[in-house]
Amino acid sequence: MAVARTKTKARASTADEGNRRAELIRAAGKLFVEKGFDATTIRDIADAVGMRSGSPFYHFKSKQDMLKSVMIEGLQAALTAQQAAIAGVRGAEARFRALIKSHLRIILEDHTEFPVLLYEWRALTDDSRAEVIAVKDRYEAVWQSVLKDLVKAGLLKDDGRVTRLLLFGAFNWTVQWYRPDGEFTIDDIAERAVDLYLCPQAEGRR
Amino acid sequence: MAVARTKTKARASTADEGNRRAELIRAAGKLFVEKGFDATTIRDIADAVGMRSGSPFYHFKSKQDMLKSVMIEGLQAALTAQQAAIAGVRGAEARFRALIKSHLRIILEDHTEFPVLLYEWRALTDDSRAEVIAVKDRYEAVWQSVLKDLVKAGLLKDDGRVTRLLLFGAFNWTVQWYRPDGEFTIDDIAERAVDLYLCPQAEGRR
DNA sequence: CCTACCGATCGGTAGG
DNA sequence: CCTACCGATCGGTAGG
Repeated sequence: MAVARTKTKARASTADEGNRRAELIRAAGKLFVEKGFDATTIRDIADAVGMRSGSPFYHFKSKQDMLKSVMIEGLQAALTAQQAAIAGVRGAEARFRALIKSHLRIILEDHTEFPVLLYEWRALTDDSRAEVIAVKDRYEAVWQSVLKDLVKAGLLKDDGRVTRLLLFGAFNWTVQWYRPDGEFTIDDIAERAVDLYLCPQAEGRR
Repeated sequence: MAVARTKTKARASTADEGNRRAELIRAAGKLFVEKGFDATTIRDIADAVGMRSGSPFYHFKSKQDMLKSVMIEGLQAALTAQQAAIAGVRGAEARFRALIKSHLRIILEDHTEFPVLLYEWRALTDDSRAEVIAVKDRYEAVWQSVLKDLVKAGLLKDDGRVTRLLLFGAFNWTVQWYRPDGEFTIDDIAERAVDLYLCPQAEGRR
């Protein structure tokens, strides 16, 4: 009674169902980023898309299932953006810069579901985690090849696992401090990072 | 009935109360790190120190109050370790290395409350946050002075806010991937980091 | 610090 | 996708 709803003829086509599912993922992603997975209730998510509290379970079998879907959605968007960002870009340093900007935009600007991956890794059950890792590996493989090229070009000393994780860490941590209305743009940060990490005489040392 | 308790004479001295409080902080910190703040219940914490579920509220006025206390405790331990780590160490690079190792140990090894600060920043209310920031600033000030010296020595290009945050990010993110039984020691990571960040001919560029 | 408890809320389900 | 609801659990409190 208290809720106004459009009472159109129920034509539950597959396309409609897909749309509602996508809406739920988007709403859940936004809430997971803002409040965290545990602090977000199914009721919050249902409210955000104008459903009743029991209805999301028609689309997802559990809250955990929503989390997994949100993360995979975010990763797929990131993969698409990543491909677009480096398409046609030549040279290790240029590709590095392009990857950084794309990554930061995905994390900080695009209101995608990607940050959920960074925040809520712990909330994933082992089963869900395995599924997510499969997609994540594809995203990281592109970085690895660029880092390898940087070493070959003498701009980076090392592209081993630790170095890679330190690099990702610096970028991923930006979620914690970046503010859209702050004094630095995403491009500022990217340039600072390129400057911080690339060292022209890398081979000359030690 | 189901719980065995020592029924000694109740001598609630201030020292005892302080001990119980400290025990609660330690137990809460451990649980917050393992399961997250939201997923940890007062009952979990009470269980861990052998109390009943209502009793922690004798020592803390709310769960939020516990969170704040845990973070401040962690920061104070970090400050002490930091002072010890750089005491008597001369030279910008050596001090940098010492700070990194101390920081990583505090985060990864010492089972302190510090990581709660990294994980649960969002869970802090604004009031609590202000109190925590005051202590955090003291910890970061030491880093700032060392970074400034590195720039002066020509080993780092820049020590501005963004560079600083990228640096911290890389270290703080290690909580997400470091495993004590993994292939890298904390010292390995520290050495990789020094290598990654310091660039001898810093002034020669641009 | 325990006992006993409250009001609120949560994830999820049955049945339509 | 809604209605109506359940069992469980949670943070917190009164009174001792």
